[in-house]
Amino acid sequence: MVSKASEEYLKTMYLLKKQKGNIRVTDIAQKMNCSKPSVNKAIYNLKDSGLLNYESYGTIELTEEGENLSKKILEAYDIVYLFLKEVLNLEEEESKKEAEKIKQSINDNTINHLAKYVHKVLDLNSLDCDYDINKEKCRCCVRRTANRK
Amino acid sequence: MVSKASEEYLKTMYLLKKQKGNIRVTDIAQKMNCSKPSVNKAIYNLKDSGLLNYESYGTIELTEEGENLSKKILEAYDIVYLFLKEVLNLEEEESKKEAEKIKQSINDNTINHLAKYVHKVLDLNSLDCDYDINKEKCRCCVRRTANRK
DNA sequence: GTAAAATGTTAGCTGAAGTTAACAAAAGGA
DNA sequence: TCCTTTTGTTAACTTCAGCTAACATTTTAC
Repeated sequence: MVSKASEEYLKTMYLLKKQKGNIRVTDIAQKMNCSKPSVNKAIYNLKDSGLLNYESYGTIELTEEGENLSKKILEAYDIVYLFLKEVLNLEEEESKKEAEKIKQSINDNTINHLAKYVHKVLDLNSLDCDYDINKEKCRCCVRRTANRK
Repeated sequence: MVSKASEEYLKTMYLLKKQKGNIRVTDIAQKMNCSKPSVNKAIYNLKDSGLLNYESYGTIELTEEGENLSKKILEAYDIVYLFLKEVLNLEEEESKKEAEKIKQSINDNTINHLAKYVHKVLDLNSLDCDYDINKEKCRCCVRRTANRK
């Protein structure tokens, strides 16, 4: 089991891979507003958990398990973000910051309930949306989150 | 500024005072599932922050500031709990556990938005409910939370 | 009133997550 | 090539929040 702090690093790495094609210590540190030694430590934690492959001075590559967890973390974030922004009508920036924090303290079951609720309220899908954070994304989620920056 | 961990201790103390009339180290430890030395440390943290008065082996008494903060923390908890239980339809026990965690990662503005939303959805009050976590409770909140166990 | 039980405190340790300072390795430019 | 810059690593320290073991104090029961 990996800590919430580690999950944040993992999520950042996944996004960097998507956005820049590679994952660098410096970029992670800059995105996460932390020091490079902190990133280094996090890398070895994640490596120990089998979520990425790494050798000193080498390239960071997420394992399949690491990718899957990343996606799950991002989906949780997206759901909370959607709720804050579209349902509670918080500002975009505040929604992002709060979603980050809230997502870290919420379990899968709660996320699933929230997801279904958000879907229902925003009329993204029918009442019996099959959203489950551990399974494939349902179509409306894919649509919603596909254009994340 | 007091940490989220300290806020939990404070909340527990406030409830113990209400429920048992006094606040004992052992009771706090038992309620919070932690050791007595941890409680002891927390007490001195809260004392340093001016939220309670205490001398070794004496009685724990919240200051006015401590009481006010406790109330605010409890209101935040109640709102999140209500949302999880009544809006998302989580089980009571799970709602409690999750509310505990979520409340700790959410700021005042988000709580206010959530409170207004919960009020609206549950039809507790009109759309223009004046809920503000920093001000006096509005009547529907008082009603809702008065019978907390 | 004193012995036993309950309660509270202290000291010293652990682990997580961060930091800075100094160093090592890799990459780029002339 | 080799020198400089950028990037990554290591060591050693900090803070927070917890823990156990041992001890001190207070309360209770007889």
